[in-house]
Amino acid sequence: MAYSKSEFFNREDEQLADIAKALSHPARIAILKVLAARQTCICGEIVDELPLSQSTVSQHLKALKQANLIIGEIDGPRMCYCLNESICKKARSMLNSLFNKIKCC
Amino acid sequence: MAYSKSEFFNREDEQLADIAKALSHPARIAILKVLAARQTCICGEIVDELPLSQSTVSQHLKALKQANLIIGEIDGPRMCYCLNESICKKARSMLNSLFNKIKCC
DNA sequence: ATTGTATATCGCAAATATACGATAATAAAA
DNA sequence: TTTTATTATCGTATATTTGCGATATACAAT
Repeated sequence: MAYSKSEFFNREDEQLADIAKALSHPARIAILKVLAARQTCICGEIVDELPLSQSTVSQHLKALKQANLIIGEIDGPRMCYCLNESICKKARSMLNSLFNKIKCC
Repeated sequence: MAYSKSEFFNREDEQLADIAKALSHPARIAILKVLAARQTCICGEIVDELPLSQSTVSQHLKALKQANLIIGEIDGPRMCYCLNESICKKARSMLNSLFNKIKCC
């Protein structure tokens, strides 16, 4: 890539791209669905649901955390993850706003 | 990555991830917006709108084409790109369906 | 204090993505 | 037919992503 992409595109496009990037791996989609399906905020059961190692799942969780789509809280020796509803809503509305612009051709 | 991700996740998650991946770069978001903003389906003017070289823009167009989000038609010596409305709609509804599932915590 | 459980991080390898210039390919125009 | 314009592709360099095992860390339980 040679140099950073930033500075070249506007903030909105960058933000949207970041959200999309967080959603750009099936494992992360699956994680979000697991979190949504279980009423309680699940931690390591996610690992059991996915065909990936614990360390790899942890990485995907980190990516989702960095995108703010999920929140992790310490619960004794384990971690309790849950969806970040407000950011998810924002993500949804940003994506919808993009698709609203897409009508031409 | 060592080996292909496929076979491990369900089709829906893979499809969603592919759509998200197509949207995961600000240049590609910008391209979609340019196509949406101009009534006519523009070709190389896209290059002028972006802070990237012609070859790089061409690569991003290819990525959007492979995700089926845009369509390219030959128009004499130039290419006429336009949004693929139906696939965009499908993408939108798939993303909305994901976000509909996201309400818990 | 030691052990066990759960999770994050490190270190590595391989694959993919991003970017560019140079070149090829295509078609119109001269 | 040669030239010009437009776009795609190739080759290359670098960065990032993905994956895993191994290890570190944190806490609970014994």
